Amino acid sequence: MKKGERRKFELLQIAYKMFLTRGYENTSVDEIIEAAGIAKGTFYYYFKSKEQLLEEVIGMMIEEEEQQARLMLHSDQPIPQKIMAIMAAFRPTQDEQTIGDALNQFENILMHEKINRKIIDTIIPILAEVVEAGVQEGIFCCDHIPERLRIILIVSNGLFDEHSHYSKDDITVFVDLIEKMLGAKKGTMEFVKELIRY
Amino acid sequence: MKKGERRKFELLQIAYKMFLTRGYENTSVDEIIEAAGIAKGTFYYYFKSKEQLLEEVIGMMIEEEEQQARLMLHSDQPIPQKIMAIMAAFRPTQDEQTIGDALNQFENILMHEKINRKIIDTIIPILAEVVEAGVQEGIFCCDHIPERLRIILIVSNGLFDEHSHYSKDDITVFVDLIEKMLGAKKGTMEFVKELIRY
DNA sequence: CAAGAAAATCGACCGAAAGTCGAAAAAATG
DNA sequence: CATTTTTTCGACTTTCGGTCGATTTTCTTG
Repeated sequence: MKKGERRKFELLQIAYKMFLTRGYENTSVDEIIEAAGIAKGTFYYYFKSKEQLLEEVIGMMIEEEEQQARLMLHSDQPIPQKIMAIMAAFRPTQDEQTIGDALNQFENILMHEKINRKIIDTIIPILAEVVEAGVQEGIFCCDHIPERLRIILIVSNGLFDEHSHYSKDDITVFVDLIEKMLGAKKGTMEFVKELIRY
Repeated sequence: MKKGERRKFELLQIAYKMFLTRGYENTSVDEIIEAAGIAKGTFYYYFKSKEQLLEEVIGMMIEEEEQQARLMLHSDQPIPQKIMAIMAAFRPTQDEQTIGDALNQFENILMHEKINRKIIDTIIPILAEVVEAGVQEGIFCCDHIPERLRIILIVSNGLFDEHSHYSKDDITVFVDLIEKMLGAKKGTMEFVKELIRY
């Protein structure tokens, strides 16, 4: 009862690393069990399929990031900066993708898409709180906050996903999008341009 | 020299239908060759891989849709309607997806993503012409037209993709997005709400 | 038209990968 | 200690994309 939990966690860790560096499609169950030093049957004792493993890996991943993001709710940054900080908390850190994603462009789409969707659903309620506060303060002016956030996040993922080269103009328009969608004064989000390297 | 062309076209047609109804991942090469009544080797004489077949199927598909879309450039509709008509030309028609996509939600992601990206790249220059004209006429007011269009299209795909349930509010905000991004007067795109069933 | 070249077709075979299963070992239980 | 439950094992199966050398069909041309 205790040992099983540990084993499963260990498998999640190993898979997490391998999925991130080599991609989901390019990592076979055989490789995972070899890395873990266990037999095929043991793996399928803990996960009913490779895809369920992916699901759980993503769940674990996002849970961590969500905690990071929620910490920022109570930081003392200005609201616009807070929003971007929360969004950044859900972006893979530098070292986590370097080698992997560059190569695994299209093979990793399933994983990417699953992550993106889950991130969006997780992050919206958090950001909504902040935007709500921004509306109170008069920085923003808008209704339908969750729907507006969803749009911003979809664009953020679609535009700045790896293996997608974006230009300075893309960033300019992205900033404009945020301001317009949230009803902020022009320039409110200007600082974002410094955040994104292109 | 002639026969080969016909065979290849026939394979493209068969694959097109099967990919659409059963999904790319759920259609095996064996099933395709069985439907076509040919041997494995013959298939690989025409396509170097299953993925290349997909690529060509998508290419064929979008080429047709592009022609449809370009026809509308010279129609006499008002500019806002023209924009939506062009966008609609690139959406799968009703009967093409019914059964298939409902089931193949996640398995078809690769195909979907490839289609979406190709559609966006194909459609932007066409729409840009129309928006440009709209700016001349004073209906719209914006710079960076291609970048703005890309954002609108990313949202359109991300929001209204199959297996994604959207609400009335989503549509409201989507309309607002288009108006704001293109610098149109409020209400210019109101008619879109009647176009999208939710 | 005959004969050789080129194009098209065939299908057995291969290797990789996900997933199954019954049996055995290890751990918990009482 | 006996028995029940949990965990582990690994050979085996199936599916699938892809290869390859042999064979047939079609085209070319002297």
